[in-house]
Amino acid sequence: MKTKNAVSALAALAQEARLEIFRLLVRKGAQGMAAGELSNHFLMPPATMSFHLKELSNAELIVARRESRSIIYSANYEQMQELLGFLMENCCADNGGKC
Amino acid sequence: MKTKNAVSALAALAQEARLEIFRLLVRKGAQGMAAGELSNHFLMPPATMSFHLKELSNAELIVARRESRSIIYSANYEQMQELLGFLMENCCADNGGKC
DNA sequence: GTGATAATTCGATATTATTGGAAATATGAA
DNA sequence: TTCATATTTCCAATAATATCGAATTATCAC
Repeated sequence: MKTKNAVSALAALAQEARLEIFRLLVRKGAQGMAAGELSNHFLMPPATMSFHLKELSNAELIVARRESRSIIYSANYEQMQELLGFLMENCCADNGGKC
Repeated sequence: MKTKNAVSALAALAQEARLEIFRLLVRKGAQGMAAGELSNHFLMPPATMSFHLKELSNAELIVARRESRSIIYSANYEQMQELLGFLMENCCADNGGKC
């Protein structure tokens, strides 16, 4: 993962509404949730939800699939793991590995 | 960790300069680095560096200690671990633990 | 085709974050 | 106390982000 990807993923999560959306999708696992369901769940207008889902999608933290008229979003665990790894990369390397 | 703390930590890291500062401090371990050293290392005016260090400090991702005229900053690994845990909390709980 | 439903894009407004020079504060050395 | 060094705070300009109604696009059922 490159710094710019990490910044984009962190920025996507650094917003209360989006962080809660992402955490709900993390709970839901592979089944995911439709945009409209999320919009109802968080009592948020569809346009606002759509904006947030796009931010998370652009950062590749969630993925979308169409199912009939609905668009289902689910968490992308691989991207999340990469982000966590990036943040702790070379931890204490310049201090003999002592943290 | 509460959502608001997590948002504050993520926002602190969601900025290219600050992410690089944090990652350098993660490498440095407990010895840390002085504000001025960081300012030189990143070719950034002291006022700008000070602003970024304050953001990271407010999020408790780094801690400061005075050593003579210098202020030494170092990564706060406990806070980082809490953040990582928060992001993956209850992973797939609503899907029978299958990710 | 038409109508209903699901979601996104557009556009205007409001809010918040970033930058860095100049001034202020804190420490140490002579 | 005076001077030099290290860092922070103040302030104003600029840039980036969030919100959401209205218009648009996509899918399905009849």
